[in-house]
Amino acid sequence: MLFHETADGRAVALLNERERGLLARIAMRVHFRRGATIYREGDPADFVYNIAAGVVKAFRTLTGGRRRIVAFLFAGDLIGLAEEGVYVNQAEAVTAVTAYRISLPALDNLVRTDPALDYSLLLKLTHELRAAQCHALILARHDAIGRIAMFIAMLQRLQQERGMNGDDIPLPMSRSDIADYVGMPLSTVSRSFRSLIAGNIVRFTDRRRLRIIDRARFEELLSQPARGREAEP
Amino acid sequence: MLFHETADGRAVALLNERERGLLARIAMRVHFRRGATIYREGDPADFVYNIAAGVVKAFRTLTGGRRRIVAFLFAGDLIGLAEEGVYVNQAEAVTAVTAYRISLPALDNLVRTDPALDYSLLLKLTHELRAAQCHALILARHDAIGRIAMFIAMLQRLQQERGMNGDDIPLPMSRSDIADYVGMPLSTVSRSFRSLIAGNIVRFTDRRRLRIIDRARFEELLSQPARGREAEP
DNA sequence: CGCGACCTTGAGCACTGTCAACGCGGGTGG
DNA sequence: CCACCCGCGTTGACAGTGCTCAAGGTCGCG
Repeated sequence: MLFHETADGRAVALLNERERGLLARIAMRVHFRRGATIYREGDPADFVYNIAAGVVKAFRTLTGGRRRIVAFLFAGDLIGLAEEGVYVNQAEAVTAVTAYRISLPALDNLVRTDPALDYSLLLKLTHELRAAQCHALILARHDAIGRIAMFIAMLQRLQQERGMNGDDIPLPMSRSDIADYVGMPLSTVSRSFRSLIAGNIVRFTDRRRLRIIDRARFEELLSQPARGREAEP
Repeated sequence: MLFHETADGRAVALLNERERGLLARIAMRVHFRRGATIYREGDPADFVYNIAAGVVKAFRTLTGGRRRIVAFLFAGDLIGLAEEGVYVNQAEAVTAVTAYRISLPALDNLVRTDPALDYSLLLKLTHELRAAQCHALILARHDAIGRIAMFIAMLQRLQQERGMNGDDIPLPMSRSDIADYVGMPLSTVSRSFRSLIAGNIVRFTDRRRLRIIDRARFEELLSQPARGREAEP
């Protein structure tokens, strides 16, 4: 069963009583309000955070003030894991967030002695890795609507991995955040959404909540390699 | 020291004698010629491969026959790790490759009982994760030369992480592979290289071996957010 | 020597990035 | 409770880069 992701992927949930107890002893419940910074690029990476509720964005600010969002993280995810002693990017709460803050040296000790704990970290990392590769696939698209469609599909997948099934897909992050994630200007994101709506492919039930109307054409957008023709030699 | 990458990042090299012995018992030396397929998307993920020499590409073929290369892997890297019971992409030898094939169930057993082994896998995964995020940063660039510059910089970084220092940067993969990695058509990759050469920024010493001439302007390309202006408010 | 894969080069057009102005909504203070 | 204000989001116009298509070149290999 190693290297498999379980149905609901919460790391701590995988642990038994004893291990959860150990973790709880070194973990501390912390709270961040919307927009709060959890850690900054360059800070010493002293803590790992296990998100209990809310959404976090991890991003890098590059020369020129432009931001690239590297990942969105949700309940059950760990942030601060793959750092090299110093945080390589900044983490900020997209919504209100509650999390468990875990001292890295303490976790280190635990992990050295406890294979099961280590194992659950492995699962988490493979999960993050797949997410990053998915992100890369999104960015590789050349058409704006295609990127947005893949982004929506990704959110939906995350949604149902979490069990929170339902036709409505929540978009907790701002359009501007979406723009920084899919690598397009805000205006293009806006236009793409409008285009999807105009084509009766999706509909907004709320400003931050959308539903896919025409599943068939939506899937078509996902699989189209680029601004496509489907002709033959 | 947990969550740190050591100077040379070879997983097996991190293990002690006993552990290396254990691994050797379940590993089998295998060889692939240039262009050979190591595994296919959809195959049951029975093995992990530890690359001893050569270069491998991991890619996904999407509808329309287009290919997206997800990662290039080099000596010391592990492939087949982050799969979900079934390989999620295809692996193919870019050069001649020798590798150690490790049965996944056997590795599973070892890992469950041996924290140190598990730990080295953690290191490997964080390494892969950072590589994926770097890939995403490349793809997020909108200018062709910028992507190529970042790609070259990445290869150089890998080069010196491996100790193989020297001004010459080898490009083991075909232009077409580069194109599939950086998400541009082959023609644009070609033009970008030409542009770098015309600007006296890089020079090819060999068809597959290049050198950075003008380091200053090269760095400039790396940091330019996009087709840039550097103006003020 | 000739074929095929890999690479280069050319021309035109469309998509999307840049710039910029406007609308909307929610929060705050009077 | 209302009015203001500011951030977020939408929309428009325009210009440019890189994508599509397509043909020519070069290298290596049989």
